Amino acid sequence: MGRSVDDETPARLRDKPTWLISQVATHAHRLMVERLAAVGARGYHFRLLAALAEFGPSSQASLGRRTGMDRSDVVAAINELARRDLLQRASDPADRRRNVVTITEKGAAYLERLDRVLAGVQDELLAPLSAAERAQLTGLLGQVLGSRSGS
Amino acid sequence: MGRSVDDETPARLRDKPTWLISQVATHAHRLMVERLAAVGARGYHFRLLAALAEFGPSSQASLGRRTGMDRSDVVAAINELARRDLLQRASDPADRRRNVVTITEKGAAYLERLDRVLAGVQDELLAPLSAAERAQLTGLLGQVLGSRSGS
DNA sequence: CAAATTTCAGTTCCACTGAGATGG
DNA sequence: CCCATCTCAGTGAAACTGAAATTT
Repeated sequence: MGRSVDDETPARLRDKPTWLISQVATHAHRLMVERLAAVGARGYHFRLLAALAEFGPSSQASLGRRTGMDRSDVVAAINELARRDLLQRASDPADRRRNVVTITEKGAAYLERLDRVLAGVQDELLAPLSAAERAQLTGLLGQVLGSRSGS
Repeated sequence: MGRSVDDETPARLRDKPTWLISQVATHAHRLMVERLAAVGARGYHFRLLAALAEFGPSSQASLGRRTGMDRSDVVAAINELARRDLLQRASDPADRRRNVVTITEKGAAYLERLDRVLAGVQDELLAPLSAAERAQLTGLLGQVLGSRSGS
């Protein structure tokens, strides 16, 4: 279980916060992709279904803003979800530039399932931390992010 | 500077640590790519040069293990760096499966420059945090990672 | 006219896989 | 025979860009 002679991390990498953050993010991402793939989903699917469930029927542009997804990726992910009847897309009669995207019952049930999967991922990732430490970590990360929330 | 009505983050995303971490990592990554691109570099270049400077001439496989890079990406990045005379590649007479990769003087100077660029990125990213909070954050991230340091 | 929306095509970075050739 | 190394070709998710078509 120890490291071999030849995979020590160079100090110039190891002592940079961006390196640590990206290591943790990579680990978290790998966990998430694995667990989501096991139930046939990707991160983009969860993001879109979560936004639809919370805010109701929305345009694709609005979904992109709410989930931090690119307009282009929204199109592709919506295509995938629509093909599986997890949501419906119809053009908005009130503004014919827009599509109105609506989550289906099947989509809502799927979202609950994904949410449970992701709750498990959080626990697995943060297993080494106490509840207080988890709160501390999310607080600090929120501060780092907070400075640029309104961009 | 405020958010518009329609870009609130869904609660199911917002309250998950993996979401926060990935937001911070994305922000950090964007900063890094920007700043490195401004001096003609990528993240992989810094990783390889840092490992070569710290551990001396190495095989490509060993560089991959030390920097967490895939064997395939090591090949490509070494090609790029060799073309710019930032390192040299020669086949190892002692084990002719291996290439011995050595950093050049030009490469070492370039590494120092990249290191300064990345120090600036750390400061920019962590600007909202005090020194004590930065230490707390890296400590917590280290703990999360520490549980699985041995692959 | 300008601005917003959807879509398509293509790019970049990072992580990874499979397969072949060489050599220990 | 098995294993390690290097290389090439290609995949895939995520984030992004540019441009066209439509509509407000």
